[in-house]
Amino acid sequence: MTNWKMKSAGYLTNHMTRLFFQGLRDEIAPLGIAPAQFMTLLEVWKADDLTQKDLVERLDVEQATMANTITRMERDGLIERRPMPSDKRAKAIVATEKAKAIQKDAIDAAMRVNRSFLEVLSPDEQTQLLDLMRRIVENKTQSKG
Amino acid sequence: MTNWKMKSAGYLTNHMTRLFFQGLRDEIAPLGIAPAQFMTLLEVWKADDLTQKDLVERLDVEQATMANTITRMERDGLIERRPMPSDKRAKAIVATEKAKAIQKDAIDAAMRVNRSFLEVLSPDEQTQLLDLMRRIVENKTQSKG
DNA sequence: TATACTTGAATAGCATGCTATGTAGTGTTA
DNA sequence: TAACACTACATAGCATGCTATTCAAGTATA
Repeated sequence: MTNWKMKSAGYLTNHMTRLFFQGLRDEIAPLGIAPAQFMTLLEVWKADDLTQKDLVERLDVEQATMANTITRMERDGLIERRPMPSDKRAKAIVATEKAKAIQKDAIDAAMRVNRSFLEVLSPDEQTQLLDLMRRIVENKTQSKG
Repeated sequence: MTNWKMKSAGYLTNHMTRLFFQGLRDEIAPLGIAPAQFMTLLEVWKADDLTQKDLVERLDVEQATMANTITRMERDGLIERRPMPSDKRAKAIVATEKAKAIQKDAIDAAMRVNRSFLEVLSPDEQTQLLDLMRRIVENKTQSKG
């Protein structure tokens, strides 16, 4: 691999993400879910009373992106949209039994993929990488608003 | 921001990529190009006799992905597909004058975005981050084939 | 209270990415 | 050389992401 690609944080993080998502996709496809659905489920599994707005904040994606992801998940029987008595505009996103049933397998799969990505680095380096990425994300997220 | 997100290489690299692409998109939109088109142009600017297959190898995306990106770039007048006398299946991807005209501005914009991402880290940390990401990408790329 | 502003979601339209297939043009080999 | 295999692209179909717009429901204010 050449020159600029290896000196560009943008290229590298993009490439890493694509490789990671391919790995994750392969691992969780048998469970009937896709990567973004898994990320969303990680929040939905934790709390059954989140609105779309809550999920948007927690995963830092645009509202329209989340709306579409949720629509696909509802279509696939992973979540339900329940009316919120307190605010008729909002809907509670609730995990179905089907979604709950795959929780352990899905999380195990994701941890496998994560480990297989980091295994080329020493434990100290793994910590270092996560720390550096975290600082960039936090810096950029707050400057974004 | 909470728990698992900050411990997951997958989540962090994905989040970083989205933030990076948003920044890049904002910077180069005025030039009339999108992020993936810019990445492709970086190769096309360097050599005028690349085929789609060459680009697929250099950017490590799927052939179908590149085919679509090239189609949009042709539509937007950034590149041309010229028949290859040596192999009638292949086509040479050639930068148009329009694409050449924006080269400097586009590269400057990308460097600005890269710098603004890394600026929260010390010079040593920047080098460290690129090195760690590079090792993961190389490890995964070769294990992929 | 009626009007105006704000807010939670949905939708339209587009760029990127992937997998799976189809289709020529090239090569190889019986 | 005819049949088979391989290769370079194109296409179809779908998941994710983004921006922009619209709509209905809540909030605030004249």
